[in-house]
Amino acid sequence: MRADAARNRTAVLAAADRLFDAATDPDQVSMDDIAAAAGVGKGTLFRRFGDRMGLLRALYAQRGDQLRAALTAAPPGGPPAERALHLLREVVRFKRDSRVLTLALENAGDGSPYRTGSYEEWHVLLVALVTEARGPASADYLAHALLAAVRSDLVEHLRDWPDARWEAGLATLTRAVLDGDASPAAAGAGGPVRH
Amino acid sequence: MRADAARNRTAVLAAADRLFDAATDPDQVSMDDIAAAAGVGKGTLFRRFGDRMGLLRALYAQRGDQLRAALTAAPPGGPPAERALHLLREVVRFKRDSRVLTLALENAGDGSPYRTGSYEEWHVLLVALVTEARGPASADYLAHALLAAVRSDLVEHLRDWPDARWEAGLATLTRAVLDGDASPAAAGAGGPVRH
DNA sequence: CGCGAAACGGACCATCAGTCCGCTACAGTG
DNA sequence: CACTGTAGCGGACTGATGGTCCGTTTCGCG
Repeated sequence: MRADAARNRTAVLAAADRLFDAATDPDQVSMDDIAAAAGVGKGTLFRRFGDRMGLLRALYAQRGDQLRAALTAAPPGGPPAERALHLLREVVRFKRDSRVLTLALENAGDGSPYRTGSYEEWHVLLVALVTEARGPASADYLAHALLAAVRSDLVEHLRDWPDARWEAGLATLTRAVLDGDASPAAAGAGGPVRH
Repeated sequence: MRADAARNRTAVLAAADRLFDAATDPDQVSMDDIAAAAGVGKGTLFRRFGDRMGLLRALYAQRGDQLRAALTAAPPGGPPAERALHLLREVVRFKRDSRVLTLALENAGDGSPYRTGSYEEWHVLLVALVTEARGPASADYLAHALLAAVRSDLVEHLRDWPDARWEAGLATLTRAVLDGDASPAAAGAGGPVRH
């Protein structure tokens, strides 16, 4: 890749990141805005990223690395329910941090949430955990359901909830689904969501 | 309401319904298309419904009546898990029948799914059932999670699943969440989804 | 029948994703 | 360093679409 191209790519991603963070709604940020903020022409932007979705995906890829790091850094271990809970917890945290970006990605109209980001990856992981915990029956659907419970617009809808409430909800749900544990507070290794 | 106004309103709703059913993607159907198909001017359409969302909501209100009928017709009864399962089952059936419309409604970009349709209503109902089954702790979140598990785009994503697979998934999830029942097939009163 | 108001319709506007093409400047070569 | 082919640039342009405006039509009441 030519030097100016690389420089522009970086500038665009930085500008977009900034604009999306500042916005309260994904489509407050137009492609023209991004081009202008990055100090490049619109053509540059589209040649590099193909279309709006492409740009969003590139942005996501960057930020997603942080998430992937957080997920693999603290090595899972422990019973499957705790590992699943850990995953969901990090996903929620990520989506709270990248509000507008994840909203944009999950609402793009086509079958976005499922073709985008690392949905497939997480789903596979959760299917394995569910299977380990309670057998293969409906594991596929249960994994989808768990991921649906951390959909970005639900996170957004409940944005006023304090960490503790999220933690309680996630823990209760995860343990119920994986362990069949109906007790509200199966005082696991969880504790309040770390922040 | 003046006679011509009423007539046009009906025509618009009918045309829109037809177009959305025929489409495979919500935004294949433009407001101009609807106006043209209904044989009215665009102004009429916007004066009556305010904006695109308003029209969608009106459409939904019509179809939603069928769903509400189905839900109140077969009086619940039985343990809370079975009642919740019944609700979710009907919601899925509804969303499969009204694919494009519900997709449009739940993806409108603002906090749609939650301000739209009868989400609030269903949520309240589910909170009550969850509370009855396992107490109030996190009942709020669990109800959201159950509704997230029947999100229209998930239904769309899994559109190839046969009824039986959906039924198994819903039953397993619902019973796990409400009863803390980890056994895959708690052979309840459920049976395959009726069609 | 006559009239005021409600309703109509389609031209019009603003916005935005995405395209096009003449111009620029990077980087390899002699 | 000068030369040159080409990757890359940028911003004017297009097409589509949601939404507005206002002159004209139609309803329905007295």
